Amino acid sequence: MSRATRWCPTPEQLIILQELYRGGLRTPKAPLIQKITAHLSLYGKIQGKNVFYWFQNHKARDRQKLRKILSKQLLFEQQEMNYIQTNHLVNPHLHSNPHPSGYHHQPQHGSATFICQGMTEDTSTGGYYVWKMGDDLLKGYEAENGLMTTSSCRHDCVMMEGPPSAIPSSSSNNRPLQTLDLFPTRTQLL
Amino acid sequence: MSRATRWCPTPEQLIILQELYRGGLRTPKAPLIQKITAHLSLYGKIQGKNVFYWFQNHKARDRQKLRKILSKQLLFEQQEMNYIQTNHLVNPHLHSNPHPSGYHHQPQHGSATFICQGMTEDTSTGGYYVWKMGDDLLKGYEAENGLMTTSSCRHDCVMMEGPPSAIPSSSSNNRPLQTLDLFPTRTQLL
DNA sequence: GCAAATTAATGATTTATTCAAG
DNA sequence: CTTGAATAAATCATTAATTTGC
Repeated sequence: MSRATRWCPTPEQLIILQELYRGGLRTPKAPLIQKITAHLSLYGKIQGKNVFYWFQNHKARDRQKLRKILSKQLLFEQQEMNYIQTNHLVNPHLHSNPHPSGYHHQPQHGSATFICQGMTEDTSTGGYYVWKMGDDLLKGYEAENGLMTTSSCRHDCVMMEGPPSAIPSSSSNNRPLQTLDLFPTRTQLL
Repeated sequence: MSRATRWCPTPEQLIILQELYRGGLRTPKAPLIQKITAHLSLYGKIQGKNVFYWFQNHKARDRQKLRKILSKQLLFEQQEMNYIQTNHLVNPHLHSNPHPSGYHHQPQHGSATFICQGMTEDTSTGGYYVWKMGDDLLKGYEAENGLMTTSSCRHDCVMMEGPPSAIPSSSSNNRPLQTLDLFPTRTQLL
């Protein structure tokens, strides 16, 4: 795949780009790119796409660098996350990822009812509703497709309050456990 | 004696939450929240509701942020550009230290078609763009005033603009050198 | 010293995610 | 649920640094 010789920034161009980057510019849009390009062309041959790619790459590699630093710092946490992933979050039957290049998705099926400080979420519909303590049932509304049945009121999973390490077993929950596919193990910054 | 102090995530907790979010988690269900909470409690006091609310807020603010950026970015960049043109792109120091080897100057002229993350840039024809998808080469023509109808193509991002008219390029570089004091230090929240 | 060989940086492309409009 | 638009992540490919054997 022979590409034409790639752009090699002159020191002047590089310094200007770095200044702009340091100044906070990260993702210039086309009009700005064109203007920058026009100015940089005073110092050497350059195209808009060079500017575009430069910012993309510089930003990405900045993140990458910081990510590497942080993941060293947070190695323990990373291992902990692996533990979570391996032993708690990942449904065994999802362990083989059929997608070739690491594609992962989050299955949204299954349902659970979550009560949190009066807020209840019914995940079978994707909606949620507010549940007032003391009242049987107050108000319901939904985010998606209007299938909420507020009458059912199955608050079978209650948490909160007290030391979080004391995890009430949700095995009594008759719904399938919500799981995630493989978590990416990278650290996210910003 | 008053309200309990609100949860303040430790850095470790925050990183892990961000990682999970980055990994695709948006609206964890009760069992998952329990497990996350249990593990995060290794790093500091935390309750399930904190996790629940964190995801709710983070998701909402992500959307909000994106909306704001999209609606303001154009204006923002125009301001940046004024600053760039005024203070930064002409740098006497750089001229006093020319690059030794033979970079040659190729000024840009005419209207420009810029395609980012797709393929190519055509700055000469002024009415034509081309991008590649897979092995096919697709072509199109720009609309009247420099806006084109991107007809298809899954992920290509096509942008363009009219002639880069308002560039006071001025090969006379007599401006005083400025640093980036006035440049906005944060232009993007991404 | 000096190239060939090897490795590190980085420009250029492709693929995957995300949000939200239709 | 599908799709467009934008962008981030991953990857490919080439140039620059550097190492290495002479």
